[in-house]
Amino acid sequence: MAQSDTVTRILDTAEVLFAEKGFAETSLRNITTRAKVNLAAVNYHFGSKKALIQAVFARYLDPFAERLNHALDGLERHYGGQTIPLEVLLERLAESVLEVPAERHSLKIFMKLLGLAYTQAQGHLRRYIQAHYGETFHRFVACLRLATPELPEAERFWRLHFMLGTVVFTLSGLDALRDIADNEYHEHVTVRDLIRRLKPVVAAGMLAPLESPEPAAT
Amino acid sequence: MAQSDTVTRILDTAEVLFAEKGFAETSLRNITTRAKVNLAAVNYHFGSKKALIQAVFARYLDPFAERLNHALDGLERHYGGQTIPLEVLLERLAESVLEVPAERHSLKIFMKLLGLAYTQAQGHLRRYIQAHYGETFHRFVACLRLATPELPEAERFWRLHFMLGTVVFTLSGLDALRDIADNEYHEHVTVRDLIRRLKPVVAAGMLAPLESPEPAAT
Amino acid sequence: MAQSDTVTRILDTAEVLFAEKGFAETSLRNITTRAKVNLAAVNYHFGSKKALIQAVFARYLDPFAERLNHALDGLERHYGGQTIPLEVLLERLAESVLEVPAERHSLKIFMKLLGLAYTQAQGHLRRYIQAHYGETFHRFVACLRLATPELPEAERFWRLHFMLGTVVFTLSGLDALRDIADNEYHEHVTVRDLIRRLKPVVAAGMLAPLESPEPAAT
Amino acid sequence: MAQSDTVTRILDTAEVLFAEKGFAETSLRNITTRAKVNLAAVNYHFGSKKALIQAVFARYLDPFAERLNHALDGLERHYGGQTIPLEVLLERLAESVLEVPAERHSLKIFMKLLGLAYTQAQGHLRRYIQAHYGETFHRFVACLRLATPELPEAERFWRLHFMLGTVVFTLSGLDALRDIADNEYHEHVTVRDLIRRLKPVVAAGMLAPLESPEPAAT
DNA sequence: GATGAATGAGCATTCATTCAT
DNA sequence: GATGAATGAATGCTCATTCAT
Repeated sequence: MAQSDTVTRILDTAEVLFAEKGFAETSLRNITTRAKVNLAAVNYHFGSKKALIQAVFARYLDPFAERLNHALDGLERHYGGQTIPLEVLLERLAESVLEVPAERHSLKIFMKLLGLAYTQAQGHLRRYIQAHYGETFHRFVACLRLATPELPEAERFWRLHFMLGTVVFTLSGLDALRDIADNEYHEHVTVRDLIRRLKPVVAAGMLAPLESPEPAAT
Repeated sequence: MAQSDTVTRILDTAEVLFAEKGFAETSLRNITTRAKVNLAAVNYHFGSKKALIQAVFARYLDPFAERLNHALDGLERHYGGQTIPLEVLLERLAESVLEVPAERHSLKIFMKLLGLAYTQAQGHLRRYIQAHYGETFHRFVACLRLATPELPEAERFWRLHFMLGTVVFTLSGLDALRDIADNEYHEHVTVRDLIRRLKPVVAAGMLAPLESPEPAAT
Repeated sequence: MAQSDTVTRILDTAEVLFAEKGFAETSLRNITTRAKVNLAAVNYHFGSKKALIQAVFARYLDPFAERLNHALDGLERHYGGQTIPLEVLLERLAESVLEVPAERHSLKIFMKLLGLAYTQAQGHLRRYIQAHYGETFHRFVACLRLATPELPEAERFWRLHFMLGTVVFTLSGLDALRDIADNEYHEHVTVRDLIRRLKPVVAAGMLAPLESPEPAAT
Repeated sequence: MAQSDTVTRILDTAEVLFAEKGFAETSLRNITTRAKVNLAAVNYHFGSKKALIQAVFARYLDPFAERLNHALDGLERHYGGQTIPLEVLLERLAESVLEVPAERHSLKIFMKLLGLAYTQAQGHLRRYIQAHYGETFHRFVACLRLATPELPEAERFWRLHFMLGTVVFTLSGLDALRDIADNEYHEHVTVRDLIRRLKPVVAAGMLAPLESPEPAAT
């Protein structure tokens, strides 16, 4: 329990600081000082800063991938090989995202980390994520393909990433936006509110009519 | 001319390196070595690294804001106070974005910088952008308000940022995605292709039906 | 037996790594990792890194000193107080050196360690060796004195160390030299070959005419 | 002069500490503290610890190689293509060694550094020395070949390194030996004394009779 | 107007050692 | 008898910045 405590304290502190400032701007000294842990403890328990970053992600992505897989199992059982409707698929994805931090961690941090994974991943992290969670991702894409049969293959690819952008970008930059919304509209939103707001937008984006081939003129 | 050359070389090099690696990961030594310029030149000409970052942004955002203002001038003249249709508004926005780098710089870099502004902005940059380009942004939002009268104020705010996320996220992470698209669909897309693809998705997202107030259940 | 096994594994690994990389460049982590032994085991069994270094030397030097003493016993019995010829003395010395690793360890490592003792000994090791093997060394020097009566006392001292240099330096740097010899002369030498080659050179060096007192001019 | 001063102070301090303790045991902090110079100055002026080590060697070996080349030029002119006698060759070599530190630095340190080059060279230094001084070395070996025509090629190679061992080993470990000699024989030797003593031993070693092919038995 | 030299603070990492269990 | 966890000190190195010239 003593060992686990140090490891946990490092991970808890690291995820907060990474989410706040990014990887490069967060030094191991930052982490260990705030975690009240010896500086060398990170290297002792994780081996390197890179490995610590991966461990921080794993603590979120492992349960998330497991939940998503489990959800897809349930859906496939329920729909018996038949196409799962897009709304249901997105609904279950959102649920899986929401469930993970519900247990122990912060959804906001989870989202910030996802944002970092896209914008600051220095290769090692991209490879790690691809290697560990690529299979689950592809399984989800396969379901999505059935749910959007009218989309050309390439178009679906792009729209999926458009929508990923929508979600990750919004949720990872949440704090600043929430402040503005608080001030200007006196409306305090929670992450769950936002996810509810995101759903119709994401669905509409996925199912938008195909663009006309010629670029529009003035 | 010699001084101006040094300043230009620094800016040209800095924007490339910032776009490639982010702010923290790009050292002044990186920049000055590659620009074949004295290490002290950045501090001499710009004062600090922060000021250099702002200068890099200004070189893109100044002409962009000017063009967007000019485009809105033209639209307002043309529509004589009447509502500018959403598609036209988005079309002109896209045109303004595309025109800026057409002159001299790279669109890809412009997009990466925009992405960085959102994900790595350390306060000083956020403040700088808000102070210098906030007015133009609010002018655009005002037009958008007219074009989407059915949206509640807060919902418009959120959807605007959803769509900003879609665009910035996609275009700033373009390289990696393009590689995958190249490999999997043998389809080489240009930034202009992507913008064509983005248009209907963004429009559909903005105009998606409002979500039902109660959260969906399993 | 389990403990003894750990001790032996540490010593076996340490001597190889010390010989390869020197003392400072070989960390206890290096040793314990390669020996598949707990990191704390060195400090547990030996007390400190210094004590480990001494133990590594003792495992070679104890049997060597014993053999040399035994050889000198035999020679003194045989020559009955009469002078032992230089060649015989050197021959027996070489034999004693060769016999030690014949039992269990590597001659190459023995030589490398001797080289390290001279070039990297940090005081503690020099003192250890002097304290434990000084007597044997002086006994050998006494025999040498009888065998080279024509040499002034100081000259003998220096020539002995000249010759020690010849042997230790050559044998401890053997690998690099052997590689060159392999490449340039297609002649693969063994340590025993080298010792055969060294003998006449060492004898000639010891018995070289005294230098003329004035330095040679151009 | 101010810059040159820092560089010189670093080199002066580094060579002393390297000679005293070796490369690994001498930290950049050791050097910069004693040189009263900023810690970062080493990396600023030399780039890395490895480059500093090479610079320390270059400051001795550059003038040495130049002098040796010059000496060989003179000998070749004087002997007009005829064989240079071994004694003359060794004499000139010794002179070249002695002249270098006579100017500015310490012969003792030069010798210690040579010893380190053999026993602690970590690859980068070996390569550096080979690349920069290999030609001069081979020129000397060519002269030596003419001076010892009766030696088989391989035997000359080995004897050259035997004698190198004799000299480098003795002179680089000089301090400890000199202390003993002082105590036991009340004879205080200088490096020049030792070189005079070394000459006949080295010559005798090079010209020793070839060993009998069969190994001697007990 | 521009630069080479220098600097203090900070970086990730590795070290031998200790200690509770 | 042995070990996993932990630690304080030190390592080489990079950083943005300053300053005399």
